[in-house]
Amino acid sequence: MSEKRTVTTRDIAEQLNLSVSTVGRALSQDPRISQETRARVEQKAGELGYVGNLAARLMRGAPSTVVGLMVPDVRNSFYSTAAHALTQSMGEGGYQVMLSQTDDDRDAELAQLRGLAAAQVAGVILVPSPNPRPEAVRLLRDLPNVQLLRHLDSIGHHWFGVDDRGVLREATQHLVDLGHRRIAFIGGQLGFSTSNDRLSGYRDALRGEVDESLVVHAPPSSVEEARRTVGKLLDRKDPPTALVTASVRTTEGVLQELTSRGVDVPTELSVVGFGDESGFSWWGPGLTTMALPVHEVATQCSVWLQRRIRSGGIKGPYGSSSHGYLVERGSTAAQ
Amino acid sequence: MSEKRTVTTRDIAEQLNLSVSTVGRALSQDPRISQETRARVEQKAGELGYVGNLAARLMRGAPSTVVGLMVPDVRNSFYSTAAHALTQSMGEGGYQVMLSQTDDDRDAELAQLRGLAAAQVAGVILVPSPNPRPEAVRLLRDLPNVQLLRHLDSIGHHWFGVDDRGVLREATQHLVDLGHRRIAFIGGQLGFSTSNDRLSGYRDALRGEVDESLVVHAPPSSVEEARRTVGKLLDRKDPPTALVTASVRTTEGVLQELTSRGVDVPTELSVVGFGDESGFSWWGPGLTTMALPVHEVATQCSVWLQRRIRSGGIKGPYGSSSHGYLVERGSTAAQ
DNA sequence: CTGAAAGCGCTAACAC
DNA sequence: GTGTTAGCGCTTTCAG
Repeated sequence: MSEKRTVTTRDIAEQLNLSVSTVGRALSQDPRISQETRARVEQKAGELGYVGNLAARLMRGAPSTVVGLMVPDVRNSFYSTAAHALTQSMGEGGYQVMLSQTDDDRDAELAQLRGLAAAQVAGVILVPSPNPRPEAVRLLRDLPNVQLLRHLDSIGHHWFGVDDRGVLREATQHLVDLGHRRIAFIGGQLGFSTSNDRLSGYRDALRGEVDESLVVHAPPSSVEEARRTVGKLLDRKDPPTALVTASVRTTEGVLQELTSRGVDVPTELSVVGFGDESGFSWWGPGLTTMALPVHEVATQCSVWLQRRIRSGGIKGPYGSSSHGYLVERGSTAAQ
Repeated sequence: MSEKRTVTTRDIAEQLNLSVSTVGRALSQDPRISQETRARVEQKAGELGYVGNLAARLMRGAPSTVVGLMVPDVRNSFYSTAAHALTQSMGEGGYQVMLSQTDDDRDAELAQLRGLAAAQVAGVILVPSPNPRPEAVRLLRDLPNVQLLRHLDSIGHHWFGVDDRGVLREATQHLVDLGHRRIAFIGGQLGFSTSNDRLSGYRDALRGEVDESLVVHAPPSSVEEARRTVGKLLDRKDPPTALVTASVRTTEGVLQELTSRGVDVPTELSVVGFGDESGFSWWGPGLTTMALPVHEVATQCSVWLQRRIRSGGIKGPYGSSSHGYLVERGSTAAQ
């Protein structure tokens, strides 16, 4: 860690008695430079450990090679999967990914966004918080961006996500097909575009025959709260015979509570989860759940943004919603 | 997404009939600027959506505000936890985190590192691949860096991780205390500093009474391979009565295999896992496992690097190893 | 084929 | 209190 001054084209030029411009051209494979000179320059560059200076290139108007990724919390498997796919795909396109976490807090979101804008990122992929600051929205207007999973019209109409409504329709339908009628819906925090869509899917499957007292929402990202919520539901004198969850965190909370109460699944209660964490298959009789193609969605998103950045064009609105699919394991049974 | 040219100090200056330097000073709270001018400048800046240009500042010699984080794969809960803590902690210190994934491939590692160096990052936190390219090591010599979890002397002596040896000693000791003697060790890929330490901890607890045929290693990150490996172990005519795992992925593979074989845990076999993924508590009777303070380690690491960057000093070697602790659930029983 | 010079946006000397 | 100037490292005219 000798912390030397970084080596510049000028260092190379001086040592070789050349001009900086020649060195620069040699390094950028300019055809006008003789083979020999180029070789000498490359040799010297390797020797000195020349790595270039992106900041300087940026200032010269070169396109930025970094894109921002804003997610609520990378520990959530949803977002870590997305981060993985994006970093991968972006890396293949020569981009670097700047990771920001918002915790779904609009002020944190704004602060991060300022940072990304100041860093001159080429674009931003974001999972928007429920209610972004107006300034955040303004900043996004000047940055190529795509929304991931969640979607806010105020930000734009470029979005890649899953068909949340269809996912919950399918989950609920599965229970209906098994003969269940008293099916509880445990959603995540209200206010996200996704929450509403998921609830709609649930209603779709039930065709209006919804007992509103069975529809509950757990507060944001709190496993504890999800546990309390499901507890209350089960303590009713007319408890539901089945249950669908509408977020990963909520699902985790529900599983914990059911385990600690020793509820007999699926005999006593059928359960369909949301998302497919590695642990879900181990839980009790194996959790029947809706698997979501997060990896694919993220990759599509990345590819689209790269094209968008390169073409520079303001192509019309574009969104893509991918479908989830039911993974049947042991947590559901006929009523 | 109007994609306008970004607004500069000069734009502000022109609109206000000031010089760029006045604007610059006003924006940086220079005391020499009159209240009134400052107010006008700030007003205009807000109006135009001025965000500054980090690249330009960087070129002027300002310290970089981005640090690189290099991990094998963010989907692994180990690394997503670390990424979370680091982004958080770095953010508080005003740093941004550039995320790179190496997949434990030395060439990917080198490529990413070149990118980070070119981006003039202020420092790098990395989980080194088993055998980095010499050029990668050279690049790291000129960058303030810390190693996370794994440790390679060739890179340096700044390291934050867990006491791997102690962790496996404790895991194994727990089984010994329960009366087990035929305890199998299923490690991850060899070649990592961590793998060796973990194996040493296992040997420690067994005080030399090790049946080498019970020591096996599963290839890198392959859940499938781990499954096959544990399968062979159980098919012996003198199978082990207990088993410790020495990596998160390996643990996942083992759990899957035990489930699909219907092995009766802990009656037939006692198991102690490695790491504490959310799903581990749901598995079968609940997995007894070694929990690791990854969040704390990562935070310490981040704080240390920030201090190191700011002080600029080449303080002597520094490492810190945090302790894991046993979480007793249902997967272990007396022999 | 190679060199000299200008300029990207910002800040820090150095004026006035 | 404010303006002028120079220069960070790089690319890109414009000259040889």
